[in-house]
Amino acid sequence: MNNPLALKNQLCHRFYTLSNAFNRAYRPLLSKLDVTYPQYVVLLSLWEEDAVTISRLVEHTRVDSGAMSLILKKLEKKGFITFTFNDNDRRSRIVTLTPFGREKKDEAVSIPHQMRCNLQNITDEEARMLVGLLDKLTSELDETLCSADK
Amino acid sequence: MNNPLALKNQLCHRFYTLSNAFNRAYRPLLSKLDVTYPQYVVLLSLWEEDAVTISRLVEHTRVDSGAMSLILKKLEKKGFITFTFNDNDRRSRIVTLTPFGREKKDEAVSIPHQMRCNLQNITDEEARMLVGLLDKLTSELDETLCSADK
DNA sequence: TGAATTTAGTTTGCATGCAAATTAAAATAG
DNA sequence: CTATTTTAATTTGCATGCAAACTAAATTCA
Repeated sequence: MNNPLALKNQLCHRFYTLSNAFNRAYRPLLSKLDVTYPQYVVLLSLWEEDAVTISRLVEHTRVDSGAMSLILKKLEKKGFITFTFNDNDRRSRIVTLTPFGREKKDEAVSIPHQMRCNLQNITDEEARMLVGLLDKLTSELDETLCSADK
Repeated sequence: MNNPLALKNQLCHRFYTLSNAFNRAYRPLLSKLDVTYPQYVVLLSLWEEDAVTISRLVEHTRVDSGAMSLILKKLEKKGFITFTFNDNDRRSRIVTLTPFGREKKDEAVSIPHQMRCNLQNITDEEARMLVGLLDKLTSELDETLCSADK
């Protein structure tokens, strides 16, 4: 760690690189579904919990709310979702999967396994450890960003 | 792991989230330098190795080459770098830090430490383990993406 | 050596990520 | 109950990330 500014010593640069690499690796797997990675994340969320408000989707997926507006429009245009008025709160709208959107879940089921196959040399133990460290890092950064708001 | 499609079981979603979180966390630290994170990465590379070709910068920083064109234009406009003709190969150009660009390194030196302070609860041991796992993951994904080219 | 191919960079079009401004509706304060 | 504030979403402007098309120069090949 002689040089703290060296690229190879930047944790953040690894995340930058890896996030982009994952995005590229998912692209061919998602092309059959005709969705981008963020659109896929929104679908994953809806397949878990359907008929939710947009803010709930933003919270669960952690997709930027501004981007979410555009992403939902595209998913609507592609026939995955529809919007419903929320009578309890007329500011918000409810997002619901269409039958088509629900069916597509079957096509998506194999995607996580395919991606895992790309990472043969990573053991399950390593993956578990990684997940633990990443979640710890996330909560640390969340605190930082949250306290910076004030 | 009942539901392989659940968001909480997606390794990639953690990278998506963390990469964005790092980006947000760096923003206030980089505002004094008046650069974005990718621009900062390019500067980090040049502070290590100056007077290089653009393709060398692309290789070292892993910034997309298309994006690199725009990023370098902005760094030039801000006075950090200049371009020089490469007599050995007139297709390429050499990127060189200006005196101003070199001086800015002094201002940047404290940034890694400031960022590390945001992650108090991560031990050095955990950080080392994380780096090891991330690098392993990167080489795995690189192989995947590389072989997919063929 | 002249043609085909490869390489270094740039440009273009599309999809975010993000901050900031904006709008409409709900919640609160007084 | 009315004014202020907060909340849910959308819109806008800027900066990438990325694939694909394109240009110019260097290389390879026949």
